[in-house]
Amino acid sequence: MTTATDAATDTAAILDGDRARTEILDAAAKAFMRKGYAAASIDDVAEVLGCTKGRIYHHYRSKADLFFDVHKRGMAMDLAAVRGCAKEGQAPLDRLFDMAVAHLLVIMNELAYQRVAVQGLEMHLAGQTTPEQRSTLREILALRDEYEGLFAAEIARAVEAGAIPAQEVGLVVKPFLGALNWTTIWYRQRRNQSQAERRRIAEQIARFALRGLGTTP
Amino acid sequence: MTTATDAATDTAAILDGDRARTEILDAAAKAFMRKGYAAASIDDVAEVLGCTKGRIYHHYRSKADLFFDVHKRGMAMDLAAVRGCAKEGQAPLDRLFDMAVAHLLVIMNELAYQRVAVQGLEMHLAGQTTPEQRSTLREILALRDEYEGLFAAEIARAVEAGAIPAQEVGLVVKPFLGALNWTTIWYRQRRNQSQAERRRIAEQIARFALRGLGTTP
DNA sequence: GCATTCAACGTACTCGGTAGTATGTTTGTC
DNA sequence: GACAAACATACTACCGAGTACGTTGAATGC
Repeated sequence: MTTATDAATDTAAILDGDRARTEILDAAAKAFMRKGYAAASIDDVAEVLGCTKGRIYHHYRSKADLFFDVHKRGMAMDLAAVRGCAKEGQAPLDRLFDMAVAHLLVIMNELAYQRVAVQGLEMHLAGQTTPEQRSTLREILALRDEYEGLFAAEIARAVEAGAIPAQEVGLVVKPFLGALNWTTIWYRQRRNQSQAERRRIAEQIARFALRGLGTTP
Repeated sequence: MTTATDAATDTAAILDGDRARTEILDAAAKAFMRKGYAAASIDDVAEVLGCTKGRIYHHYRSKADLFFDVHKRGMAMDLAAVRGCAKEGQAPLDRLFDMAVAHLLVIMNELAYQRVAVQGLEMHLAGQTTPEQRSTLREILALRDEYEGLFAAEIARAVEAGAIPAQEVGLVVKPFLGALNWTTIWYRQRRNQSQAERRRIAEQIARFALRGLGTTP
């Protein structure tokens, strides 16, 4: 099929291509975080990168596609972190705590992506003409529902285990995630803030959320 | 100074003016909620109103001023509701619960204004040229801090009263308000949803927030 | 070694949309 | 009947998304 050198150059090309796209995504996330998606221009993103629009439009067909990729990358970070922290034979409440802390650390460490991901999706559904873009939006919404489902399922297990009082899982998961996600609104990244300090903040917020469910510490 | 008729026409003019402005604000809140501030055009607002830009620019000098007024009106609703529900000789936790429920009911009943108020303020600080507008933004930020302070102060009183464990008030007030404000993100107004039903939802969320502080029900 | 080719950009442009304005037009009021 | 508030209409000026095309450097083939 392909020689060893072919494969090597191929993977190298792919990695380079991904790296180029990732750099663009990082810049886009920063620009979108500062001004918001609609107000930020492609030239703003290019200015963050220190280049011109040509580079961006060489890798992305439209501004909307760029936004979608930032959004999907942000959610992928969440899903990876929350799924990755699950351990075998863990009690539901312990697992919920770990999931919440993991989510909060991603928010604090990748604030730009997470802020963009929180920016309204539904509002963008209105002005989208291409069916392809509408399809992508539904896909992202599905990812979001799946993510919420991860927490909802764990809350349900905690109820079944009798660790917390019976309650409407579909309703309490909203303020639960709200307490976590609100961090994207007020939190400011500070240089020379250690990971330990961020973890301390994350654990306090996670404990608030766990107690909200009715845990008795 | 002025005759009685003068005063009467003056107040009538003011009331009419306020009513006209309020109608514009209502339409602007809806338009901004759907598309976001930057993406919504003045013509969109006019279309909601069933008129043309002329009417809007007759009452507001710029789009930014319109946004500011929507924002201020939204926060005024919050402040009025939260301050209005305070009763004499109430325990801190009871008062906190009532405040939370009042806030949530305002969110659900005036979703458009509250969604606009949650839309980022800081991002708009960037592109503002007029010093007057920057001044207005600082004013709104001060209002927001004052509002958060109302809840923070009550939480501090609850700590002093020994009703909840000692904790960093400045930190826990964030997830507390986050659990409440997140309602602006997920909640959808449904017709034929009674006030009683909304209150039931509000009380569940408020209870979540109260338990998050460490209350033992 | 040299021409070819193509990816990865930069440059210069078009064109539609939108904030804001300038100017009528109507309606009530004194 | 003058006058002004409360709009509508018609326009301008500009910004920004997207495009067409030029440029460069580096791999490729012979």
